[in-house]
Amino acid sequence: MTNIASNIKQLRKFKKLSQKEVALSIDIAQGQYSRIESGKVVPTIPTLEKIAKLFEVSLSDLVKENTDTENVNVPLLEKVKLIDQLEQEEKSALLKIIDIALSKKKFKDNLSNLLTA
Amino acid sequence: MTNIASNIKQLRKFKKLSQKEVALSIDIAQGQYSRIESGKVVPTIPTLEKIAKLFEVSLSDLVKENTDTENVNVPLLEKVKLIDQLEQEEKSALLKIIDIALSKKKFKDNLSNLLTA
DNA sequence: AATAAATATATATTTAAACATATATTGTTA
DNA sequence: TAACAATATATGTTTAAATATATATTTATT
Repeated sequence: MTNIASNIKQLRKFKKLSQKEVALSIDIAQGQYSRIESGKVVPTIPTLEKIAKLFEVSLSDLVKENTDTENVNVPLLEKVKLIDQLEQEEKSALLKIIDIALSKKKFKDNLSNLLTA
Repeated sequence: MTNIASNIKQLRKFKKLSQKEVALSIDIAQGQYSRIESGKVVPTIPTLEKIAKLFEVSLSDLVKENTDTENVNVPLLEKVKLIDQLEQEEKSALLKIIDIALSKKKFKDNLSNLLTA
């Protein structure tokens, strides 16, 4: 599940705007915006794009889930981040190897799930 | 404008799946999937979420502007979490390979620094 | 070239967000 | 507490994606 609703609510509060103001400037009804923000409806992508533009963020920011940085191996994260700066060829080779290792793990996990089920 | 269409097309190709296979497993009609992938229609978020799940990426990855394929495979943070859960042997092998690539990069960087200094 | 597989297009129906408008509820402050 | 602003809810209509199904067209494969 995504938290589009809470994302845009946070942003709106941060920008100190009322629902009416937001609704007006993206040209939807206040009532409709209320339903979006309270998760009663899932907005369409065009609507989300208008909101993103108004709030000066990317669409992908709006649909992001609050990735918890807690509980993550930070040194490892830093290392993996560095991969991003490698030459394209090396980068994709590395990522491929990583993916192979991970999918092998996934396969194992699935298998043991099946066996214990 | 987002490039949802090209993002999912790239991912599908990368995973070597046909439209029919994708459509079937996310429970939409092949024809509809075709229209999404060719940008004829803008998919709803629930539909995009199903696609994201199948391709093992986040929704936000699908609506991103750039997306160089392999990289998107699993969001970085997830990747790190998963690597951390690998068997010790696989994990350290992976880390060794990463280190080799990174130290090669570091060497190159240092060299070019020396040359331009 | 012929057959099959993959992709694109077509049409009628269904579904849910968006729209328009109004009103009810909650929150704030004079 | 009265008055006002902000948010939530309600209802009928409109719009476009999704569905179901069928068929056409493009792209491989034998």
